[in-house]
Amino acid sequence: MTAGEGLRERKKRETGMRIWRTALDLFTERGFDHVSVAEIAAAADVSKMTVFNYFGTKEDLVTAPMMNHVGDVVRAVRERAAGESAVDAVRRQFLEMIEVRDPSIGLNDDPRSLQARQLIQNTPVLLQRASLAFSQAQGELAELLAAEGGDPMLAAVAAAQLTGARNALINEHHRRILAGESAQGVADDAAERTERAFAQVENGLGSYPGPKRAPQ
Amino acid sequence: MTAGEGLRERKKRETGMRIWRTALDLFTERGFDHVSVAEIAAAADVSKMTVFNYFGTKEDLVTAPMMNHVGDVVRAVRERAAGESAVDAVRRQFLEMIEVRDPSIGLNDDPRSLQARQLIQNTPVLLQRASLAFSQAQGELAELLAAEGGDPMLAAVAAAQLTGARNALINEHHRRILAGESAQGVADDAAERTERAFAQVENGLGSYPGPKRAPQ
DNA sequence: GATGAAACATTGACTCAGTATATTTTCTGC
DNA sequence: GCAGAAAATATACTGAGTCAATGTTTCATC
Repeated sequence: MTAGEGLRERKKRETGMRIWRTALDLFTERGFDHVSVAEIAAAADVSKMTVFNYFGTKEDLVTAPMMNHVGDVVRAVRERAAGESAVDAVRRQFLEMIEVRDPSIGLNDDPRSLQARQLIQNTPVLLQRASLAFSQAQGELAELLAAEGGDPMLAAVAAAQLTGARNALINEHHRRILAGESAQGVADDAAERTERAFAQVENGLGSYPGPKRAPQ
Repeated sequence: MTAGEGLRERKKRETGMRIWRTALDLFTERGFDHVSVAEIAAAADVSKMTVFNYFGTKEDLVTAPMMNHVGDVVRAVRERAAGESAVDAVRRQFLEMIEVRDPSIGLNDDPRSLQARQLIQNTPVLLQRASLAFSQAQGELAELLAAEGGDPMLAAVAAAQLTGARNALINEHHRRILAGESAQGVADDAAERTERAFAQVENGLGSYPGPKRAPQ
């Protein structure tokens, strides 16, 4: 092994980066559906096959970053302390991520991230892809909880409750940042929101939503 | 309008049925990915275009029946009595569906349904499609709850909790029936399972899953 | 440095899902 | 029967993703 990283690896990262940036710019300019992979390849100065080598599908060009974090929730639960509850583990990890403004929970507003989010919101097939990431995380968590010895069916319910709260929070971040708020502003009251969301999971829905306000 | 149904409508239903059955048989025989739409069309004695007229996509050939029920949960909540909680509404509807052995919650074991389920379990792209149906139902429910006046973010969490419990129950039905149990057997203790699942949503996860049993 | 082997990129041809258009068949109401 | 509507078809196309064969780089070893 050579020192550092190796020229090969560096070039590979650079090519991947170039393809990704090129694609995001073209998508933003003309919309996801109106850009073909062949065009992206040409603009990034590689062959079409190379694009598929780096990103398995056209959708991955936009959603790859978020797919790298599907394992985060399950990791929080797997690595929790002996006496910690599942809710505590997921909530604690999420609060820590807020502290460090983790981009994977939506707490950043750099232009490239905004591009990607806008794109996802405006493109049905990308929204589907995002919901796939959610259900994958949920499935992994359900498996882990079931493996810890509980009823697998209740484990699946628990996984839905936990990932549901987490995803709702992330979506709220995305929504507000796309509405124009600064990442700082969204992060400021994120902890408070987090407590409310997980409290609803920890203490139950009870008679939610209380007396109906708008029957229609 | 002629009496009854009209020859045109009947033929249309029959053609759709024939395409659907043909597709399911071919898929079961050789796997979803190894049957082309052109083959299905030929086997059903129609043109490829006709297949896409009846079923928008190849996936719909398998998942269309389940997509007709994405609105069920949101309907339960929308049409609930004035004082009823959301949990009560969803649980009550589900218990009623158990009573009548509703196929849409997995309580049937006729061969064609088994085929479809097996196919979905064995085909990643169809699993994705199923998870899409889930997230669609969840999104609609979140919207309704938010429209009733609560905090939209908490409404999204509540929707995840409710649909999570419901989906876990349906998956359990599917799992057991695919494992060879009779629909009757699965239905027999379905009500009890339903109570446990929704209790976990109504009363909260608390310190779930209690002391860790299998740390690894 | 030179060299051989693996890894990677490229090319071009291919399959198949899905769309568009124009045409023909098939049913319905009169 | 016949006019008009609705559905089915043939045909041709776009674009995603795959495959096989062939270059081209990179690196490890001599």
